Amino acid sequence: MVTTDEVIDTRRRILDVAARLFREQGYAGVSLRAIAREADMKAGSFYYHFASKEDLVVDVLNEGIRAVRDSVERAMQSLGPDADGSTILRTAVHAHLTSLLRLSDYTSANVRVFGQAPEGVRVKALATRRGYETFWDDLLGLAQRRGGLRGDADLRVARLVIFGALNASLEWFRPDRGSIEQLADSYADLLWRGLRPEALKS
Amino acid sequence: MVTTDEVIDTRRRILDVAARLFREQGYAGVSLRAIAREADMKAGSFYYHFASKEDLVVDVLNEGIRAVRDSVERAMQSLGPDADGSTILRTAVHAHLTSLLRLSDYTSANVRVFGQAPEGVRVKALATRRGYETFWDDLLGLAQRRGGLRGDADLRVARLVIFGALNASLEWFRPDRGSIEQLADSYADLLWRGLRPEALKS
DNA sequence: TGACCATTCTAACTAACGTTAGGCTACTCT
DNA sequence: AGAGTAGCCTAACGTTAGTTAGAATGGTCA
Repeated sequence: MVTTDEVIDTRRRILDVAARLFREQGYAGVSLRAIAREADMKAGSFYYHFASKEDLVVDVLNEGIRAVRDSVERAMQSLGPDADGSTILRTAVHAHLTSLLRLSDYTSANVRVFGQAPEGVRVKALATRRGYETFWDDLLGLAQRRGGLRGDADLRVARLVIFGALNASLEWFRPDRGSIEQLADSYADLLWRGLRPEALKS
Repeated sequence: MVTTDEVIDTRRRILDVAARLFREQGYAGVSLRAIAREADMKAGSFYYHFASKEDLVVDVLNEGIRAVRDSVERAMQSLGPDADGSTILRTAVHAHLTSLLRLSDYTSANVRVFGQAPEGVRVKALATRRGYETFWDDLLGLAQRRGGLRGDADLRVARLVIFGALNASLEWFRPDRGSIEQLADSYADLLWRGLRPEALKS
């Protein structure tokens, strides 16, 4: 057989399986033997591809952020530079939710597992997370400077609220009980208009 | 000595210790021996007070919701019936955050541990959670019917966004780097006014 | 004082975990 | 054809987990 990417395929298979299991059962809930079983190998063979369980989960977490960031970046690029604030917000929210809830087990594994993982893992997966946060801060900052977002809005607070709200949807969203598009629209609409009645300005 | 509440005190001590440790280290990160050590007893003695670790964590989780609900209910009652929407929102947000971030290890343990706990635990702690969600739905619904909140706002979405945003603060908030009051004000303000520029109405 | 009972401790069990050493297999390349 | 090695497997190690049985402790009350 071809030897070139045989190993890489196996490694990818392990990562895919691990992402799915971590997403479903959390960090401590997934044993190495379970990962090996789902990847059609024995537990010992795992160590030919990864140095430890912690190394594996670090890779899963970082790939999760890479995927969601890629998703949002592409969506932004498809917008053109003159999109208004509402469109930017809705599109970014939609892209993030799509990666989290439909496309990537890696992204959902990150959201679910990051807070459960041992400190050493979190340290090695923090920079990527921070980078994604900065990416959103830049995104919102640019839109605000162009007048697309309320000028006196605290964008750090906005990002924290947005991240908290979007990522929490992982815990309750079921694809058969609502579409991601509708969810994204609802979330973006609330974040856009707020809860204040439109008639008055108090 | 008095025998009447000696046992109850010990039981409470175990619960307090467990709530703190769960809050700090998550479900799987806390061993029964660690709980026993912090509660000044040996691991075996624990089983005189609880049937299992799962039973213990169920009690911790439910107490966490009881505490935060009590906090928000009291704050609401202190408002008087003619408070406007902005005040209601800010007060409820502040009360929730206070219980989560300052007053109760039980509440923070619930937020942190619920998603990590085994299914059996989650089932037994779900009703209390649902009850608290309904309490917020009623709270927001009443305010909306009185004209205090935007009439066409989807309140289920609002509650999901609020819960997601508030509870996520547990992961990053540090008391020495900002006050809960300021945080609550910022969150409530964003949720109230949204990100749309105030000049236009698009 | 002595019986009783509530509470705690000691010591162990079983199961599961991450990890490792060393052997087997089958393909590659000379 | 034979040497070398990449990839996987077998079998085990040491640790830790939740849990349990039974002994010890110490206060209460007849």
